[in-house]
Amino acid sequence: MTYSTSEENYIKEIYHLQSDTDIVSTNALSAALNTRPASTTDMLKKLKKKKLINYQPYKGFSLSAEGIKVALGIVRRHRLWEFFLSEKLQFDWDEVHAVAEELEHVSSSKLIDKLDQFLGFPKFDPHGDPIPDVNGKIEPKVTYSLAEYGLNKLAKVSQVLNQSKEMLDLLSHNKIAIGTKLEIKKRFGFDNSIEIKISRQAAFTISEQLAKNIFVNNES
Amino acid sequence: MTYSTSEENYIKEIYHLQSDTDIVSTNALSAALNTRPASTTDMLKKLKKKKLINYQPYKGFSLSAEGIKVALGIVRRHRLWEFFLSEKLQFDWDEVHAVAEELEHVSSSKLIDKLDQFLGFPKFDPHGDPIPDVNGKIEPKVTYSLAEYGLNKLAKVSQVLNQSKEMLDLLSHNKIAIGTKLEIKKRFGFDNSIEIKISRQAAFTISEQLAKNIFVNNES
DNA sequence: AATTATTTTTAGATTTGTCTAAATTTTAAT
DNA sequence: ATTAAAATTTAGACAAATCTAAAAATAATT
Repeated sequence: MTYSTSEENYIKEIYHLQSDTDIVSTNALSAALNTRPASTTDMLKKLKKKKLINYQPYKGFSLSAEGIKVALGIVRRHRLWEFFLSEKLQFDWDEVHAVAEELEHVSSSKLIDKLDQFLGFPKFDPHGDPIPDVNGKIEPKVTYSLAEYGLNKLAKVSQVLNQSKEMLDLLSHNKIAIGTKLEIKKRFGFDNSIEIKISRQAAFTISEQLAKNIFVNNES
Repeated sequence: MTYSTSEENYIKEIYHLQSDTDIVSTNALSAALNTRPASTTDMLKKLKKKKLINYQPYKGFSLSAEGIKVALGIVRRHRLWEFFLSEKLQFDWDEVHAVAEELEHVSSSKLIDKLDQFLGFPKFDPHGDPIPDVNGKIEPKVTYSLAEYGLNKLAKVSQVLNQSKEMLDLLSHNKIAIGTKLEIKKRFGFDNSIEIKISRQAAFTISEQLAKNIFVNNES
């Protein structure tokens, strides 16, 4: 079975929305897709007829088992392309999404599986989100604060909690940003400060307070 | 300016057809695209309004200067993707076309220019067709028969003239096919037979008669 | 509980790209 | 130079995906 670009966009967005709220509403979906609710209703009817969603008029909807399978395929394509754009074509991590949005609708499964292999079967995309494998299986994304992360394991910064000016100033001074890959080399018991190392740069130390506000994923 | 997938397909096909016949006919175009002549007429009107073609009803049409520019962009995308699929993802050369047909419509020019760079600015695609550069400039594809090709220059088989059973038998015995890359190591004056070498295999000799029927491109 | 507000759906229209069938123009053949 | 054949265009219809405006259903408020 193959779906139109529009259908795929709706399916993917339902998938994302229902990770927050189990049942999705027409308005939420149309807001996310920047279409009018009436258009969304039309598409819902179509997706219901194709058995991709469970939908009772006025009552909300969610993906069926089949719908989830389809959604995982789309998410897989999207995130593999994001990884490709970032790793191979040196796109900045905030530019990859828009382009992947287009590439994800190219439907050859041979293309995607060969791309996956070419990229070395990555488990996470540049945003730290998990990439479903060929069977739709997802490695759960685990986020830790740097304060609790293990030594000598590659980590990628995924989130920064405190967004104050002072905090951002400190981060940029240390050249730490979303997407930065680093390792913790040592943890000092005296004040729980940690020594971190970014790629080939010299290691340096940050305070426990800062570490607690930096969140990282275990990088593939 | 950006064009729909349909518009792009028509533009690209006109570009290909007008390399044979200076002026293209409605029927030829609809045959090439597998659409009905009436649909083609509709699209011709649209392309004319956008000043991409010169078109007089009943009289045929051809791309305008602007139309050629657009077509070269599409051809560039198509062939770069073909190169990528073949070189990086190990697609067989006869599989790349269909997938590239989809990828070519992804419109980010940043994507294409970065892909070009990633691939090392290739000049020819896996079929031996030239890839327009970022300004639309094309390295003319030069085809020679093996009988007249220089020594120790990488050549790629692009065409085989005589398609008789005996000929094909001989070719397959020597493991020569469209796309095979080879070099001429020596030319024997006595009978004009030539010694050729395919990648890391042992060199072997073929007759002048066979060489005359094998056409090759100078490989990038 | 009745009324108001919000959400969702229906009805009807629009755009893009296609189609079939009929009309028109051009080309070829007697 | 007519007439027959072929190519092309026009006219009208249809499916997909969207929209606006109005109606219906649900939720919230007094």
